[in-house]
Amino acid sequence: MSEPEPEPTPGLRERKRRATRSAIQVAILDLAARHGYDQVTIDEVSAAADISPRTFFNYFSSKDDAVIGDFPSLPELPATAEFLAAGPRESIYAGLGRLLDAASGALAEERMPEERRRALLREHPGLFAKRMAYLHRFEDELTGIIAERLATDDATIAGDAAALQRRSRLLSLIGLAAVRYAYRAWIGAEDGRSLGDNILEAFSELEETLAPTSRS
Amino acid sequence: MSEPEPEPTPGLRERKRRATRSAIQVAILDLAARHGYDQVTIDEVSAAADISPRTFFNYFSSKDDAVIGDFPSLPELPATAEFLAAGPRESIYAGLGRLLDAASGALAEERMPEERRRALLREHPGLFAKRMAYLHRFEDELTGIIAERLATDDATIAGDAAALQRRSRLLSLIGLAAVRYAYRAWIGAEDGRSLGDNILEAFSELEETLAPTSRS
DNA sequence: GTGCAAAATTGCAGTCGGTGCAAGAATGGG
DNA sequence: CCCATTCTTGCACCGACTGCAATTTTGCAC
Repeated sequence: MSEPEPEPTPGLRERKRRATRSAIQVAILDLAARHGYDQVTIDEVSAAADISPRTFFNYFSSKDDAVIGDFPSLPELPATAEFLAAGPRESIYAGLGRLLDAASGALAEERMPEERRRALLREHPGLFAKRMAYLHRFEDELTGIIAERLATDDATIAGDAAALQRRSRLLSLIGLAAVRYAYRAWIGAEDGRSLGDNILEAFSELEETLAPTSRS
Repeated sequence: MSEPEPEPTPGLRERKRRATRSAIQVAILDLAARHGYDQVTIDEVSAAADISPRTFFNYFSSKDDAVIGDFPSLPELPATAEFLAAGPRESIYAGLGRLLDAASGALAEERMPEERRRALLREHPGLFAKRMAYLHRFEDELTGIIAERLATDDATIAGDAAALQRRSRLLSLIGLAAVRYAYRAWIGAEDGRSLGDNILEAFSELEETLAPTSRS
C-alpha cells in the first residue's frame, strides 16, 4: 500500500542479482537431485552457478536456505484484503480455505523446478523442519488477520480481547493443520494437482468432519 | 506388552550411561543459560561433563539434539491402550485430549531442569522447529492409532479404507494443532502450569469452537 | 566518457560442528 | 581370572560458515 512497487525495469544491478540468486537455487536443486543433498558442497554449487563460494553466502545465509527459498508475507497478499472484506456472510472456514489457497500459490509462485524441491523436502526432515520454522512467522500473521476478521464479523467477541485472541489462534492452527494435511497429500501424490487444490479439499473435509449434525 | 521392562537395577554400565547422558544435557543447558547457546562449543560442554568431545557424539548426534532430548513412542504408552479401549461411547475429541495429555506427560518425564530448556526453545526458533520435526514421526503413530479406534467405533467407516485413512489423518492433525496451541501457551507463559494442563484446555476450547450449534 | 561513491564479488585465514577409524579402557559373564 | 563386548578417546579430516580487506562492477552526475 505505502509502496506502489513499480518495478518496470529494476535496473541492471537488480536484474543481475535476481539472476544470480536464481542460478544458485537451480544449481543446488539440480546437483542435489543428481548426487543427493548431503553430497552437494557449497563449492560445487558455487562452481555450477559461476560465483565464488564466498558469494554464495552473500545471497543465502545457509545451504538449507538456498533450497527453502522465500516465504510470502501474508499481509501483503491481495487475498488477505479479500478475506477481511468477505464479511460475516461467508463461513470463516471457507474464507480461510481461499486465503491459504492463495498463500500457497504465492509460496509456489517461483517458476523454479518446484518438483525437485518437493522431493528434497520429502526426503530431508531437517529441511522440512526449517521450513516449518518459517511457518511460525506465518502463523503469527495469520492469527492477527483472523482476529481482524472475527472482530468485524462478530461484535460481541470483539469486546472480549482475550477470547478474541484465543479463538484467533485456535482457528489459525486449525487452518494450518489443514494446510499440513494438504501438504502431505501433495507431497505423497504423484498426480499433478496443485497444493492449492489439496488445501481447498482439506477444508471441505474439515467442515464435514467437524459438523457431525449435517450427517445422517 | 511384549517387554515387561523390569529395570530394578539396570546394572553399572547402564547407570553410568544415563548419568553421562544427563550430565551432558545439564552441562549444555547450564552453559547456554550463562553464555548464550550459540557461544557454547562442544568442547566446553564436553569439558563440563567430563567426557571427550568425541564421546559427546556417541550420545547425541548433534548439538541441537542434546537440548531437544527424546520423544516418547506413542504405541508403547499405556494411555494408548486405554484410548483404544474407550469404545464408541466416549467422544473422540475427549479421548484424543487424554491421550495427548498422557503423551506430553511422558515427554516431560525427564527430571531435567525443564525451565532452562523451555527458555532456550523460546529464544531459538531453530531448536523449536527441530523439536516440532519429531512431531512428524509422532503424527504417523497417532494417525495409525486413531484409525484403529475409528474402525472399532464405527463399523461403516471401517469398510471404507480410504475414508478411514483420510479421517484419521485429519483428526490426528487437528489433535496436533491443539498440542501446538498448548505448547505455545506453555512456552510463552511464566506460570507453572504443565503442558498437559494446557493441552486439556486446548481441547475443551477446540470442542467449543467446533460445535457452533451449542452456542446461542 | 570520465570520475567517483556505493555496492557487489572475491580470496584468505580461521572457527566450529560433525564423522570414520583404530587403539585402549571398562564392564559383564562364565 | 579371562575373554568378548561395549564404551571411550585421540586423531586426522571434511564441510559449513564468518570477518576482513582488496578488487571489481554498477549507478549517477557532470
